[in-house]
Amino acid sequence: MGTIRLTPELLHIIAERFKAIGEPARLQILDTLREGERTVTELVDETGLGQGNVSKHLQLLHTLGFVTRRKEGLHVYYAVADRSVFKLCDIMCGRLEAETSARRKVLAAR
Amino acid sequence: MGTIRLTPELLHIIAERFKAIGEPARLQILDTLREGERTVTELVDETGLGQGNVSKHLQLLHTLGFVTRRKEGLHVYYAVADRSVFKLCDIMCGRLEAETSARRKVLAAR
DNA sequence: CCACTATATTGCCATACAGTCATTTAGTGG
DNA sequence: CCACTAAATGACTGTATGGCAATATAGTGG
Repeated sequence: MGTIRLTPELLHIIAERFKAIGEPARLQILDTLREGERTVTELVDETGLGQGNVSKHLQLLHTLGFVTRRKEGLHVYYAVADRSVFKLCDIMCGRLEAETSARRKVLAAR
Repeated sequence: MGTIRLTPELLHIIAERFKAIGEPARLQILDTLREGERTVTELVDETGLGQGNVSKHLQLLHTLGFVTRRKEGLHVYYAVADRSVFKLCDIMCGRLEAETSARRKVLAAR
């Protein structure tokens, strides 16, 4: 028969995660971490975002399990917890391409 | 060498999409559409959301290319534009499972 | 203990937006 | 033309939250 619906609870949890990465600043942070772990200061420098701002975003990303945290002296190193985030981005990009080519097709058909 | 960074523009576009599905109501609508196309009224009934509310969410989902729209008399039928949305959910769920089992491991290790 | 650097936290403001209600628009039948 | 139903739109409100500036906390070296 039909596919199973998501429970309201799971629905909220999933939405929360998507919302977390549905934010340019956080996505930018994750994208920067794509190349390897970074300290907060490095992230501030590379993203151009404010320090407190980066710190807050990192807290959220860490709480939701998107990044890992490693303390070493004065520095705190953050890294992407699991590459599946990028898989998500790739699929979303694939969607974009599909959209774009569909739009091209529509335009061409005139 | 390192991976290519996303352009700020693409970053915003992708974030916008994730944000769109990072909303319980919209995710619920998409989940309902998983079983096939639905009219607005049907979606209202099956989700329990308000009519105007559903309509507005559908506008957004349609603008971003997540759903298609088909007009037939008084009714407007909406459907999922491409199943990749569910793929995204599956991956996100996979992440959740990984998280949960990791947490279990931590708890067990005490 | 003090000065310094890195990170986290807090308070504040402005904005975005989900939800609700009311209204409008569109299509249908009598 | 009118009554009815479906869907879209607009006004309004409350809440959530991103960004910023200031401050607090923590770790290090002198």
